[in-house]
Amino acid sequence: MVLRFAPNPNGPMSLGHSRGVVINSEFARMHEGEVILRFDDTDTKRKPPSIKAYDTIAKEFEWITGRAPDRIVTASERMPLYLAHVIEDIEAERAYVCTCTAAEFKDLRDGKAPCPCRSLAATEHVERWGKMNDPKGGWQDGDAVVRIRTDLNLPNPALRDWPALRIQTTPHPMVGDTYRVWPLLDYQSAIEDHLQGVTHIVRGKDLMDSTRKQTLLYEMRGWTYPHTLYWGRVKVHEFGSFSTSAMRTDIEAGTYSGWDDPRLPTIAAFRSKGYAPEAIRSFWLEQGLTQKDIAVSMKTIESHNVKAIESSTPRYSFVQDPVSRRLEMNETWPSNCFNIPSHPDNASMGHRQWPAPKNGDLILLQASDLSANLRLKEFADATLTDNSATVENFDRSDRRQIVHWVLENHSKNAVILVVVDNKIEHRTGRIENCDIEIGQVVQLERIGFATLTQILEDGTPVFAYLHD
RNA sequence: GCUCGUGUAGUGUAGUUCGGUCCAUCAUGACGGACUCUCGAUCCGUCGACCCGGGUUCAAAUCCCGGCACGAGCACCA
Repeated sequence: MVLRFAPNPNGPMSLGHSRGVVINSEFARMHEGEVILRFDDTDTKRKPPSIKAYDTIAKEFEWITGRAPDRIVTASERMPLYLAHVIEDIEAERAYVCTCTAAEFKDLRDGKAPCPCRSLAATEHVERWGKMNDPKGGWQDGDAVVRIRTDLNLPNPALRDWPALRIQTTPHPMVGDTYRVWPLLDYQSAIEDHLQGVTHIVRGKDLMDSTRKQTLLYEMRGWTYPHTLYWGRVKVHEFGSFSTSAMRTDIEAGTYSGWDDPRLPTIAAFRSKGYAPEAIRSFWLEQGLTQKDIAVSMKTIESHNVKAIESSTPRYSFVQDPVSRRLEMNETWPSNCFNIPSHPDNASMGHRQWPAPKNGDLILLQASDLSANLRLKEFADATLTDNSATVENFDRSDRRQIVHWVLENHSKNAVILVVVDNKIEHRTGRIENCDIEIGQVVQLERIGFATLTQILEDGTPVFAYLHD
């Protein structure tokens, strides 16, 4: 069993791409087959490949699946093979060179009528093929195209004499102007799938007609087309377009800070916010292979992520909009140190160690939590006044609300970036002293999961809010 | 318009091939409760669906016919 995932390397992956990665790689894994990562980089003009994207996509593939693809194929490196097949197809009269304009051809095609080029001799088309490839031949972009000869009475007009290659004089970032005529997806993919021995294709249903076009070519060549399955369109309520080129435009305009801007539906953004690859995988596997068009909520993806990260994420106390109170203690804490578990249910994660709170210490509480009677989490029941917090007893004596808090002398300023209505809000507060590495996911008690994304010059940690 | 495809609870999903074991699965969500030194996690409960109309049949989510709705393709993009 051989499958492939074939993105256009015109930018890094979006959440949409990850469906193809997950479905194809899991299919291969379940059947002990292979999965190919193939770069379909044959459009130099409308979707110019980004040199960085080849490497980025390969790394993202590995991050999502947890392993490298079995093979990596790049279309632009395989051009000689495709071009060799074209000449065969022209000589065998499976293909011909058409010089009609797109509009002229469409009119003829819609009327099931052949275009004037179609009836020319194969030798004439071979000559035309040479002219297409010749920079001095006089033909420019759009002047000629290679078409696959089909039955013009096919009910689906999209399939009739479909275009297979066109002239593109825009240089390719990987191979420059080595080639003048480039295959379109339907041709390149058809030939490459056969060369790679692909047995199963799983892709979006927008490519259904592509399957039908390619099948026509396979039939003429006596090849067997891979088994093909489709998935439907996906929308995530919280996101707009998944279009790579649209995101690129917005990033270049400064609307977003980069491909990993937390507001974008890119894998880079999901990864930097703290999503686990297991969550991306289980989310897509849950969607399965239905052709239905679906609209899902981020809540669904978040619930997968909670399951993936909850048990291994350490807890910390972060007080937003802090107000201070002076501790008044009649009794001293019975130990020299003050330990709080890093995880409520997982003792093996150890504990955070704070200095033992003592009479006169300043503590910080979240303004919105203030109330006459509170339970300071893990510490004591307390009675609050405008400037003090009097400890009543260390053991929990009633059901008053439990709040998180920090010691003023064992905490530092911190910032959480939260996306609200597609804007990034900076929420400031104090986090308990801790030693967290950039990229680490934590759970801020009573707030939610967040990932440390940077540390400012003055030492202030900056977190990206993940979800609750 | 032409071609192709899809319609199961708020959102996803199983079941549709080979009609009965489906008064329809699971997850998520909402609501209520238990437990917990987090508004997290865990546990319990409740809510809620077979697009519509005919037909075949003892029996239809499942088969047939006809509608309707939604989506995709009809690019010298992928």
